[in-house]
Amino acid sequence: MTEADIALRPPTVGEHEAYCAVERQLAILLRRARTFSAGMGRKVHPELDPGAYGLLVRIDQSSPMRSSDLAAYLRVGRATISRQLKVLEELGLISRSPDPEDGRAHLLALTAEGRRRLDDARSAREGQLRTLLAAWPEEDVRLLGRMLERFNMLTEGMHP
Amino acid sequence: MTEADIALRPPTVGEHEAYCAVERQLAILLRRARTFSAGMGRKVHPELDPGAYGLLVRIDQSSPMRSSDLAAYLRVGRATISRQLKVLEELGLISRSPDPEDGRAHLLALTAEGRRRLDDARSAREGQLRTLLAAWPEEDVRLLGRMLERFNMLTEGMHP
DNA sequence: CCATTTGGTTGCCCGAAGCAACGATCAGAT
DNA sequence: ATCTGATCGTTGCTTCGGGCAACCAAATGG
Repeated sequence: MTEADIALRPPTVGEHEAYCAVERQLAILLRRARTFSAGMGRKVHPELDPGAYGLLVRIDQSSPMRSSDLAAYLRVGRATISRQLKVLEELGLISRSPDPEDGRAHLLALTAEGRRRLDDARSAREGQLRTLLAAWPEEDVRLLGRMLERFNMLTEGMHP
Repeated sequence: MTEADIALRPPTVGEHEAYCAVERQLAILLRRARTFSAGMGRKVHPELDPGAYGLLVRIDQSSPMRSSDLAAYLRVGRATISRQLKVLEELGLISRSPDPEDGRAHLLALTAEGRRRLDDARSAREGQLRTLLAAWPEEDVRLLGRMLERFNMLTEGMHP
């Protein structure tokens, strides 16, 4: 039975409850997403706007990369990425050098300053997360991380 | 040791990795949140804008309620809620009746049409989720739901 | 009876994202 | 070798969600 078939087969009662719970909790989380990530970002570095953080993380772990790869990874248009990268370059956090193998593309990389700011932001966010998750045993924190990672992987192969 | 103390105590290497993983995956999910929830919402009911769904869910499970409660629950200002509720009322999905116990407040409730649309949207979203999670055993789906619920509960007690 | 607080609405602004159009470049077919 | 189509990135325009501040109406407390 293929995955598509599984999706078409009518759900059992237990499955229905399980999916419904995920759907409900995901709706809450995504609805609060703006406020939440704004709150994480604002306290960290005022000049580093909340959205920029996600870009720096990805550039850090996959540089050198092109901006269209970044757009695909974050599921947003190239226009959005282009504008945000311009700001980051003006702040001196990233560098855009022409791709030697493709005259159209630019290669992105963190500058030394960019890496420093990213590390600062990351540890500050980790601190906020530690405060939030203070009551959880380490094993549960690890489990949450794994489940989120698995879920995020599911949305990897989507191209709008 | 209080929770605040735990948050202040320097993390062990294992804790650091665990928090770092959550932080990274959460950043990805929140960065994709707009596109993702837009994708969930667009296919469901074109006239029912993505943001409205979260409101209807909450009104459904806690009606009758006041709009400021809704704002607090979703961590957004009363202004935002007010505007979105106006649209929902014009579409005939909710009713705003004056609170008999407080002349300033309005009580929110789903209309019959609102409930019908909500059920449609919910089952459509559940279907999309089933497609996405088709490869997961039911037990993992259930676990994801529980972990998200626990995480969301942590952010309950926050009022900006 | 007046002052302060609270619930809700509206005006104005901002940031993020999509769409469309454009210039530049690459790649494949003739 | 050139022409055609596809791709990379940028910019202008628009939309939408949300915050802030001002405001009104109603409640609460002295």
